[in-house]
Amino acid sequence: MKAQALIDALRKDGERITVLRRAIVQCLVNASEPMTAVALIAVLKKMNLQPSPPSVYRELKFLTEKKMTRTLQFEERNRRYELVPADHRHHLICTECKGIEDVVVHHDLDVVEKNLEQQKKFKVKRHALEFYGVCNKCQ
Amino acid sequence: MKAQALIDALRKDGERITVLRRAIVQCLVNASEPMTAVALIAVLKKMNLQPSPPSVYRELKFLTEKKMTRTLQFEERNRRYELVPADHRHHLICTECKGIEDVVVHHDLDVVEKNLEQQKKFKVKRHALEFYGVCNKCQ
DNA sequence: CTGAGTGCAAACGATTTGCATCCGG
DNA sequence: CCGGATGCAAATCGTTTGCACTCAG
Repeated sequence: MKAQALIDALRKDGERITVLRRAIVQCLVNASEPMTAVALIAVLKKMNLQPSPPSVYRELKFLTEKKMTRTLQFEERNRRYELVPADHRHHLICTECKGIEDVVVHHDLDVVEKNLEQQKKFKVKRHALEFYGVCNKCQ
Repeated sequence: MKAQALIDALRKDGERITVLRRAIVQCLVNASEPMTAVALIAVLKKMNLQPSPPSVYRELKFLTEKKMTRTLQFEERNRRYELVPADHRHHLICTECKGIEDVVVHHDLDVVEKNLEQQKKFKVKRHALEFYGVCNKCQ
C-alpha cells in the first residue's frame, strides 16, 4: 500500500510516526483530489481523531518541507495539498461542483519557457496551469 | 487617457461616478501589475483619500461584476485585481521580489483544450497559466 | 429626494503562534 | 528521558457583513 511506503520513508529519515501523521498520510493517499486543510480535518474526525487545526496545519507544513506533499492555490480561498505526483500534472476545475480532476497533458510549455528565458531574461522554475470549466457530470 | 474612457463607459451605463470609484479606476490603469486590495488602499491613502477597506472591496467587486476588472489568485494569501486586458495574458511571478510581469505567450493550449473536451468530456471555459521563477533583476 | 455608495465596528474564516503538556523512540 | 508533536486559546490578517449616514444624479 502506498501510504505504508511513505510512512516507511519517513521512519527511515528518523521522523516520528504518530497516529495523526499516519492518518494524514493515509487520507492524502486516499484523496481523489487535492484537499484543503479544512476538508482534511473533517475526514480525520470521521476516523475518530479529534485533531486540532494547528496540528493539521503543522503536519501539512512538515510533509511539504519533506517534499512529500505540495501546496496548490486555485481561485478559491483555501490552500490545497496533495502528495507530490510522479508525473507532471495539471488540473481541471469544475466551476459548478468545484470538483478537481488531475490530468497529464501534452503541451509545448517547455518551448514557451525557453523563449521566456531568452526574451524576458526570466528564469522559469516551474509553472502552474489550470483549466476552468464544466465537468462531464455537470453539463 | 484610458481611465477617462472607462469612467465614461460606466457613466453611460448609468452608474454613479464617485471620488473613490474614479480614483480606484485610475490606480488600476496606472498599476504595472495586478494589485491586491491592501496595496490599492495604500496607494489611495497617498492620494489623500482615506477609504475604508469595505468600500474598496465593494468597489472591486462592483468593477468585476461590470467585467471591467478581474480577479487573480496566485500562490499567496491575497487576491489580486487587474483591468481586463484586451489580449490573452499570462503572468511571470518572481519568487524573490514577488514582482509580477504580464506576458502574451504563444502556446498550443487551444489544441490541448480541444483534446480535453473530447477525451475528458470537460468543457473548458478558460485557463490560468503562471510561470514562477526569478526575474531579470533578481538573478 | 432617493437609492447607491460610504465609513465604522464587528463578524468571519483560514491560518499561525505561544505555551504548557504529552508521548514516540 | 528528551525533544518533537499536540491541544488549546488567542492572535493574525484578508475579506465580508450590518447598519446608519451621506452624496451623486
